[in-house]
Amino acid sequence: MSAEAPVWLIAGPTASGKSATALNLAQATGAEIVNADSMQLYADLRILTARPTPKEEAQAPHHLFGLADAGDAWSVGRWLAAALEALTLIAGRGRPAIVVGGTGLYFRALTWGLAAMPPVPTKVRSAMAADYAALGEAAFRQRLALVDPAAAARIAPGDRQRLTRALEVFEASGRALSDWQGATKPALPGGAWRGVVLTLPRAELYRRIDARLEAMLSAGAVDEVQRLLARGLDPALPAMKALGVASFARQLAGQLSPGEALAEAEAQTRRYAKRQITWFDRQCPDWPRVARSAPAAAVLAALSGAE
RNA sequence: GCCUGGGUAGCUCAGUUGGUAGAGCAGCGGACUGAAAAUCCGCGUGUCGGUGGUUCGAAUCCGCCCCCAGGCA
Repeated sequence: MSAEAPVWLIAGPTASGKSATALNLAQATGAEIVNADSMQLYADLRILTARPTPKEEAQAPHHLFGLADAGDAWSVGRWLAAALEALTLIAGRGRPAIVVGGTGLYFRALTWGLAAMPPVPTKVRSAMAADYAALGEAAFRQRLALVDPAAAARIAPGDRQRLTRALEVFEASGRALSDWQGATKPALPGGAWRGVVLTLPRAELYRRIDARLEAMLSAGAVDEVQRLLARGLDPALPAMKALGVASFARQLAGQLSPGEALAEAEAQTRRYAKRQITWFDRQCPDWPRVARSAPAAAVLAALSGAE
């Protein structure tokens, strides 16, 4: 991509002010915004996922926000393909692109690449889930070790999701997950992008999380969850895993008081923010740090700095 | 004022016949290649209300004081 059409990445924990920062920068530079948040992809939970409002979306072109149905399971791979398509479109207009979100894995896929492996059929996936349930972790891991010893050795104890995923890939493709991953190529060419991470003191972040959840409740977050539940979707779908859905669902079922549900959602959001901070600290140590409330000019300066 | 029950980690609590304390939740640190707001791994962070005493040794026994809850006045 040319210097005239830069790609800027804005990462940071939830409630760190990413959307506002991106919008300010977009307005200052004529950039278009691309979503890198796994939950803001879905249309059903605008309030609970803190998706930009229609009014905000009208202030700059937005891509990949609320375009997916909660009944549809997206993945990193699907997001990456859609994001690259959007970036190509934006570059074609000669405008800067701002990829903004809190999903570290999406940024990793964009900058480091994603192994180019075929999709795993649902049938294979459910078969592996059943096998794991029947065999138990130890026996399942031994079975995985026969075809992908590296994965069997690397995956942490209790990590059922990664263990089943590894065997799914082998069953579906006849090739070990570790082999596929070893052949990963970057999605965006190195040097074609610049990223920043928004930071703020932990205590302030937690206060913002609590305040935002209160605001979500006032905006009708519980009703939103009720509408989602009314669709009777598979609880294993990604959208059903959005923070707060389970807590407010239990409130609606009378299993938790509103206060308990709120406290639970707050705690889960804090833990999530903690995991995000760890990810960006460890995975993106070279990205400049920018204060939460930094003006667009300061963000732009950080994004334009020499390597 | 008197009686009783309590004061132990940020919170709720446990703590055997005295041997400087441990659970859950919260918190903190970490991993992360197609579910990633997912899925996991690791870590007790402490004037045991205060003070004086008994004892080799006190969260634990005794005295006094402070605070909280309930009861009696």
